[in-house]
Amino acid sequence: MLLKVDAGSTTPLFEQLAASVRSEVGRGAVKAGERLPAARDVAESLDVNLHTVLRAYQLLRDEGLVDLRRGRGAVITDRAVQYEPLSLAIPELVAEAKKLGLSSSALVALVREEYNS
Amino acid sequence: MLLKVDAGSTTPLFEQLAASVRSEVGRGAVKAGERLPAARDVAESLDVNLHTVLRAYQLLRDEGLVDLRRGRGAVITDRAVQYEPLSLAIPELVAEAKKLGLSSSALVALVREEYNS
DNA sequence: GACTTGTACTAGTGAAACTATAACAATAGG
DNA sequence: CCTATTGTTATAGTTTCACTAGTACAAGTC
Repeated sequence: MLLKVDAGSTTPLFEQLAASVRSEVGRGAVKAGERLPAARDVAESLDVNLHTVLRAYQLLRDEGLVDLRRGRGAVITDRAVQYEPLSLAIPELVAEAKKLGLSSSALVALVREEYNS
Repeated sequence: MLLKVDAGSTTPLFEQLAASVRSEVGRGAVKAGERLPAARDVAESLDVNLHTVLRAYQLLRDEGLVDLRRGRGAVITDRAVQYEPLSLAIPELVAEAKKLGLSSSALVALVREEYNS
């Protein structure tokens, strides 16, 4: 379970953390029923605030990807399997976008625009 | 040329504007050589500041999607054609993601994560 | 019962987006 | 040439939000 963060990036830390978890789930590196590391541990090892990590966890909970319970931590839900089909389509799209010279933010904006239309 | 903005959204207005333009280009609604509406006009009709619109235009210029010249405005470059292949792949991906119940931000985060990995 | 872990609250800091004005410079078009 | 158009630049103020910090609390685990 490798959670990482780029302090230089413009995208918020809590979103980076959430994205990192989703990515691990999408890769199949973490499966339903497994636990994420405790928020306090992540906070310490990445040198970010506890609240920042919890915010990421809560975001994932709102998406239904994890269950949060005190004393037990963040547990991946069954819904994790849903991410697998995308782990094929997304790399293809990204590869094509890169070939065309599109920046990350441009591609992301196109996707978001399509989603909201 | 329909530019729109959602004041309630968390994504910056200038990015929404840029995304809106990219989307129009991707759809083929605007072609190379055509002009975008003047920044002042967009600012007034959408009730946002001139600088906010210009920031969006400058972002698109940095991506190579438009040329900016005083007195003439923002003109779509030849590069616009590059966006067309994506206008096929993106709707597919978004449709699949919606079917799986993924939120916009979750999908976007997965794409961004893949891009940076 | 002790420990772990998420929840909640309050408060402060810094960065970034957005707005508001105004003056300026290149281009287009009559 | 002259004028209107349109992007460029500068300055400054406001607001929002991410992030940090510290503390206390509650529901689980073992």
